[in-house]
Amino acid sequence: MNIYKDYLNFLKDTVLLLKKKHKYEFDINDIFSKITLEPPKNLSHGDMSTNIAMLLAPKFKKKPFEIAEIFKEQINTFPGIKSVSIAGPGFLNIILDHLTWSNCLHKILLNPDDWDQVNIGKGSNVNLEYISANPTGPLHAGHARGAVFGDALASLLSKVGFNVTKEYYINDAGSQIEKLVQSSILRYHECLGDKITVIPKGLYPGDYLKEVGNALFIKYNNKLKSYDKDEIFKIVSELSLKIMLDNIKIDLLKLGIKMDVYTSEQKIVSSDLLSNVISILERKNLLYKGVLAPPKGMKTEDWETREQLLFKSSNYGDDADRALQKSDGSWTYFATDMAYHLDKINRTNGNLINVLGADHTGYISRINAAVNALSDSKISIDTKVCSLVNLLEDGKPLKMSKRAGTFVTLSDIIDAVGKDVLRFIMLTRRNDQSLDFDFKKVKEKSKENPVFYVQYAYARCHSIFKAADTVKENLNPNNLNLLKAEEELNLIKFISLWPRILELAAKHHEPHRICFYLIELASNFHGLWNKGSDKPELKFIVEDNLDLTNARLSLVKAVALTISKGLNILKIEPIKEM
RNA sequence: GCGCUCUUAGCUCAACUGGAUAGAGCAUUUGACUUCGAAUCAAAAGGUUGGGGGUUCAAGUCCCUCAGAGCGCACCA
Repeated sequence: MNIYKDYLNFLKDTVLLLKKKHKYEFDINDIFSKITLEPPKNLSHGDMSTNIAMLLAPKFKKKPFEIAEIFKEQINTFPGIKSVSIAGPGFLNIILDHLTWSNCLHKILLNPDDWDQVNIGKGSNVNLEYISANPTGPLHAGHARGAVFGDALASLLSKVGFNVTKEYYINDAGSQIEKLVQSSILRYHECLGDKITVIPKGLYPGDYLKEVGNALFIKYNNKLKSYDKDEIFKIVSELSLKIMLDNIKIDLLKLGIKMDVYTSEQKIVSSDLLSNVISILERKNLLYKGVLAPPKGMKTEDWETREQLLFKSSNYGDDADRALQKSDGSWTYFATDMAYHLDKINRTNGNLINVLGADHTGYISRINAAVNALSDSKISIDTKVCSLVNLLEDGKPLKMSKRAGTFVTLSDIIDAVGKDVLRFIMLTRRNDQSLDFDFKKVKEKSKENPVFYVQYAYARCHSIFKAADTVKENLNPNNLNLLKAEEELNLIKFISLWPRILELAAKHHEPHRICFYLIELASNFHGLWNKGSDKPELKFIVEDNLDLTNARLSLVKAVALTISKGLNILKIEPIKEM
């Protein structure tokens, strides 16, 4: 149930009626897609505002103001209207009767689960790939943002009716795995008694590989040395990858994240997907052997011309064609990534979303080109880029260096601040803005810390219920029409926005909107709470007026309900007492 | 040199994806605890939305241009 939708439908009916009556010729669907009926930014303009008169002016060949007059008359016949006015260039501002709002609250509480059902997904499939950190070490702060963002988006899309597959791509092929193996073997030798003073350049220096060395030692003692080279590689790579990935999964679980599918790059490489990609591209005439031009501005002496198999990604908006084969004939990473995306297209039968770190922005256009080419542009891919996270301690940047051992892992952060706080803070910025994560502020119990602020509002709701125990009559929302103070109506109006927020956040793949909404809802509620100190008649509990108390408790209940719905999508536990 | 992403109040950020007088928090100034939890609230002040041009009923939002920041830039993954 969405009150804005209800009235929008009334408006649409009116447009149809007028069009028929005056025999106007225009594309009705075009108009329908552009009509807005929204709460105005400035609430003093009214409860709802529509641009209909401005839209129809060229179609009706009249001035916006004249059309507004016609609609004003019509809107006045809609149910629950208090007044309609015309403003500015032709906006129609609608004020609803307070009974409409209390009725709205009544419906929310009567059917809290139906209230925010916005089924824009209609069961269609979405594949959401996120994190996909290389399995060569523990997750760190930078991964946290993409992880939380992706997971919240997955949760949000499921909520609005998409069938979401949460996927992690394991980059377990290529040279970095060789580095991992060599680094692990080094740690194995360490267990055998070799002294390691310096980790050779290019290998992974982190202590976390000692675990792998140990595991090898326990399993093989000193016998591994006698195996032949290929065998050693196989044993060590399998074991180290397993341990790395298991640790990643443990960290994700700590963050409340459970992926649906882990896809291995090795499996993609050894499948026939790559040859499928080639034959699709061949059929579409998108392949050729050629030489890439050097990037403009690059010194020509550094440039080595070589003939390679290339994909005409520039046909699909990429700024250059891309190599699929290296000069020695082996496949490039991009080629296997195309195969992987073909795999996702085949499996999903729906749209794709990738969540990447900011350092991969240059990669987006070629992946878009790949997906378009492979799917005949039938599948859309949306790539969300998460910008950097600056770790701070009381405003000063936290120095991170793998060598100095001040490497902040995801697990460290969760231990320091808790998963709920981390999840919320990571969503208090748009994904494409860089984000400051200040350990001091985040642990603070004040308005500086938005998680606390929202949780405090929720706790206050419950403290009212507790205080009202003596009057509580099982919250029978019968006399909600007693809610007519401006402050109370404003709160109901703000709560009614929730389904809209959900829909907008889902449509634009922007889960941060939920955080901002919750913070504002908390603010509205704290405000009303404190009004009770100035005007005692506005207190939630009115000793000698059971009906009014009940009505107000219903309002508080709706606040708590909405906060918990929002936190729920972010997978954060609301706290009743703090 | 080229490309991508950005630039909004002193600071950190919003702005319903083109809508009306651009909104919050922090910091500053001033007020509110005998009270349903003051871990909160209210008020004041703070702006040529980096500069300039364009598109239209309407631009922080779209286009062009200049300046600045971050990231990336042929076989790495």
